[in-house]
Amino acid sequence: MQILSERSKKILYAVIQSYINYPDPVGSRVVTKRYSFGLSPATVRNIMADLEEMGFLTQPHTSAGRVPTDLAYRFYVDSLVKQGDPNANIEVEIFQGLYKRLEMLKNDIELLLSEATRSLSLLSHYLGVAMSPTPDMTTLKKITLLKYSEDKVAVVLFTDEGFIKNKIVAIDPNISQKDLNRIATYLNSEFSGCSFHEIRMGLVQEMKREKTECDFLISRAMRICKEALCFPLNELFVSGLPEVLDLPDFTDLKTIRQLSKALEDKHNIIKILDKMSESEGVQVVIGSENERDEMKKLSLVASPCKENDRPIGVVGIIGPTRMNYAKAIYIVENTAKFISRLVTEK
Amino acid sequence: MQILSERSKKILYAVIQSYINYPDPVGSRVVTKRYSFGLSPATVRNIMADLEEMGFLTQPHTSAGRVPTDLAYRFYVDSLVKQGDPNANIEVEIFQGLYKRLEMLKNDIELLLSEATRSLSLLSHYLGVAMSPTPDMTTLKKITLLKYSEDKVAVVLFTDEGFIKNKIVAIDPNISQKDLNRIATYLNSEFSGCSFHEIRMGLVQEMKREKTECDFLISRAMRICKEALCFPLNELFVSGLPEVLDLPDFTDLKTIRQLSKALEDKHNIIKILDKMSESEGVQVVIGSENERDEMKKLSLVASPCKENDRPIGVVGIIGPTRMNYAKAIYIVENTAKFISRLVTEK
DNA sequence: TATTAGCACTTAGCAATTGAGAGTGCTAAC
DNA sequence: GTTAGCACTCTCAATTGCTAAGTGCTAATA
Repeated sequence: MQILSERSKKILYAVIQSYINYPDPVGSRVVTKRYSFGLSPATVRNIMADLEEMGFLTQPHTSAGRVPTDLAYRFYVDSLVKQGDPNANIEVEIFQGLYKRLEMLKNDIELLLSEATRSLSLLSHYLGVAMSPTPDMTTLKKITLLKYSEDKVAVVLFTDEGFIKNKIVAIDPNISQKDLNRIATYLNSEFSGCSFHEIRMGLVQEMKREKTECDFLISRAMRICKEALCFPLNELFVSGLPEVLDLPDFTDLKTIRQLSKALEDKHNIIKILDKMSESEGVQVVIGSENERDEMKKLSLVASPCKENDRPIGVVGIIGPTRMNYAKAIYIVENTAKFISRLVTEK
Repeated sequence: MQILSERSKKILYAVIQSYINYPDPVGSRVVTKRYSFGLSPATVRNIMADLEEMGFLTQPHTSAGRVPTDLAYRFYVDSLVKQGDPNANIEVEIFQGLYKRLEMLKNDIELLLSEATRSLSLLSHYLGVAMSPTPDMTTLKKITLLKYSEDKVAVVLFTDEGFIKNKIVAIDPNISQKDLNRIATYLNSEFSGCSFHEIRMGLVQEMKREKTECDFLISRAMRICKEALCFPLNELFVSGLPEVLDLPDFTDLKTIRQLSKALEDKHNIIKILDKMSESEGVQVVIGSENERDEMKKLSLVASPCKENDRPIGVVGIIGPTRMNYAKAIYIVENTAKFISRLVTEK
């Protein structure tokens, strides 16, 4: 499969390029016309037949041109990532205009990420997505407890990354604000600087110990802390649905329905982005590489953002498999870098 | 216009009912068949022609049946609200099943509202929406300041309604956490118990005074407070896009695009819901009564939720103008009441 | 031996035609 | 005031024929 002659490769790329720019199946004639190899349509035809046999192309019907498969896109993207993108000649002014807006929000990462999705979708004409980091990856800076009513307490978790998560937890009415302050002090001394993952682990241990030693206050502290952490508090932002519905890829009602189902299932998208954020740099998931059926006609380009080495979120683009990958990668890469730079510079 | 004979009214309602249940233009034959008045199609035809002249009905084309106008829906809805809904025979079990889920979230209003949108969309098969109250309507319980870095401070605002809003604000690096604590104490003594609106007003006054008296700390306090309040921190939740795309009203690509534009403009929806939340009970906005073009084919049914007399959010349904208003009103009313009850019972 | 020209074949997409079905408005009779 | 009857209008779906695009195969060519 990897034994593609240089010529076959060039023709494959030509087909992909053409299809990305113009959503019609690509015929042998078009290839010879638009990209001047010194070859006749007949020869190209033979090569394309070979490429089809190898699984890189398919034809929608007998007498249509051919269309790249997800395998072809993967091949193409991998080569792109290796050699960098040659034709990333996107207007720099547009970038700068949009980024200027983001710059004003640099203090508030959550807002920054949510606004970044707009820039991403405007730049790419696909869906812009962004996500705050998995709580398990973030580290606790401080915890604050405020008695809300008889039996409710607000737990506010400040992370070192700049995220603020809060949750309201039910408590024993006997606990006073003073008790809560002491509990908070205890929790801070115990857990600040720890990742949420570590805290979760620590809780399990403490709770075992607690059974024997049995300090009333500590027991309360643990219970509150556990409840506050029990939910995955990941935040996901998406925008650009109108943009994407203007694409010729989403004119079919069935496809649109699928798209809407994919977007409604935020949990799934979070899961995918989480996985992608574990690696360095821009990641690409193409169509059928996705597990869920609703995503099998969608591609995802995403990159983590970092403050120094600490993950502070993921930004990305969701679009049809017939995506301008070079452009998408370029946009995502730049946006991720820009955000990283924004939050890193003191 | 209000001088509709009892018979005309009945026929108008019959047309509306039929069209709501079955998305085809209603002809005179159908009316006589499905709803047994003692009348022949010809007579009904005459009456329907009159109703069309009065602006209650239109025909999509010469030889189709007739379709209610927004005016007709308004007429119908007004009569519904007056007399209560007669045929609200929705399975109570479904309600209870969904509501049981919500009950677990009663401590966290924000989460409660966001989950309520799922119930609303599952019950109605339209879009479920929910919104936290306008900050201006909420009252400050407490303000907390935490120094985040050299030049950033996290401002956490706890409202009496149970909402926690936070914002990160840039500050002079010279200000220490100790200073911040004093500032927070000052702000709490000054503003806790006040509505955000009052605080905003108070700030203006204080800042005038400050110019002459010039206490350094107070001046800082005011600036931080102002910046924290400068954004409208309204939260909007929407779900059910896949549900609504299964309706025959949204099979047309143009309509779907319009819908997606309407949803992308959250600001506008917030504005509409804000206005609706000012009145008591369930409100209905029908199609062309909306200002924005993207909303002119959508109807909105919404109701505020209250804890005793204090507004804690709005829940509602967005759907096509051809909406089952009786059912929608019933669902929204019950959900609003349920949530109100949940958060009110201590 | 690799490439190419030529040709028969397949298929989607478009436009025009047709007939059925549904619903209307109007008129005259009840 | 109500109704039956009828001519008229319009949509919708099916059918047909045609064109354009593209293919695979074979035989000729460099």
